[in-house]
Amino acid sequence: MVFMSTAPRPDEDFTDRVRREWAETHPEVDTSPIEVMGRITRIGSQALQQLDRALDASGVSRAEFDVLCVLARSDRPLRASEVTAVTMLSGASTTKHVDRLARLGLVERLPFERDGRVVLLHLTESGRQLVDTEFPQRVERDRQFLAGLDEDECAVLAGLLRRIAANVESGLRR
Amino acid sequence: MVFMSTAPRPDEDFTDRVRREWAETHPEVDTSPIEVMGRITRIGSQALQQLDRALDASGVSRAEFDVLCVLARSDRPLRASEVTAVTMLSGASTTKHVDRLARLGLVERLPFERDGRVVLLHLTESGRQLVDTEFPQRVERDRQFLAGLDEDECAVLAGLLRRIAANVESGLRR
DNA sequence: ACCGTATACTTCACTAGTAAAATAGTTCTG
DNA sequence: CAGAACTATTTTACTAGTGAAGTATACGGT
Repeated sequence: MVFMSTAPRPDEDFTDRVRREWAETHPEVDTSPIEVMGRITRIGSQALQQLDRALDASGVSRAEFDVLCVLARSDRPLRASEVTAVTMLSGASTTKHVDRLARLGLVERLPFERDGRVVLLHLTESGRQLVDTEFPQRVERDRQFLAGLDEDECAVLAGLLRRIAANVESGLRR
Repeated sequence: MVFMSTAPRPDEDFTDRVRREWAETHPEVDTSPIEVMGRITRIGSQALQQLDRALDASGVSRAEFDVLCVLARSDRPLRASEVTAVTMLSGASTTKHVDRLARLGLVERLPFERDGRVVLLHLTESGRQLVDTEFPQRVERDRQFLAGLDEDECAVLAGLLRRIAANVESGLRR
């Protein structure tokens, strides 16, 4: 049995509902930022969750796929720390992901002759093949999420998001 | 030593760089959806990470705080399953979070007399107080992320995001 | 009333990610 | 050129989240 919390409100989306509930119980708080930020975090989480499901046929996790993608779009082998800087995960995670990807034969660790502490990572041929087949599909799924938005609308959206991204990235320092 | 992967490109943001690298190595893939979806997932992850840090003084994790918020904006006690439906986490997680929140005296479990399987959850007075002080601060941080965008721009943005959210939510079914 | 099926929550065993310690290599300074 | 200070990666010990099994309760058909 599905328990209905309220009467059906057909045109209300998840974020509208959250804001309405806050308005009803906490009318003194101006929750307007949720209109944008709530939708961004909701869309982000759902999109990543769907990507997880799409990837599980490929045999690598989303985090591992991200590592492969970073390497695939680089024109040279990268240091482990360069991969870490891009993925938003810890260095310890990078080590684990590379362990597994190396066991699968998708990446290789190379020594860096100028500095013995450094590990250089590069894709093997089958790593490259995996990205070449999975990445275009990933972009296609992203394109589906934008269905119904024309090019101009996407450009406006990207421009506004770029400004928010700049605010958010600057908040990371310190 | 910080290793510079490329010459500095001052006006390029994270997403621009990703797209440029794909364009250089995989020119046959049209990566335009990344312009929007890449920024959404990046902003989402960073905003959540910053929220985590802001919350650690409060003694509850972000996931636990989400549970408190769901209860705080409801006008009645909720079933565990209703909380689960909103948080995007598993039922097992809800049990764990409620265990800890109950140990902290922030929520209480009540029996539901019409159905013995159900657990009703409601905030204690100190749970309510925690939300009343933390939630407005959370909204303020979200507002900072929107700094520099005027009301019209936010409205346009929210409208476009609403359409993407609808696409993404419909992809969840099945 | 009884039994099979369904449901709501919890427990268990496992995986992913992390911070901090450990390891190994480099650089700086006298 | 020793050794102190620093840096890059790995290991370790831990926490958060999960799917699946377990438990208790409800319901539907006979």
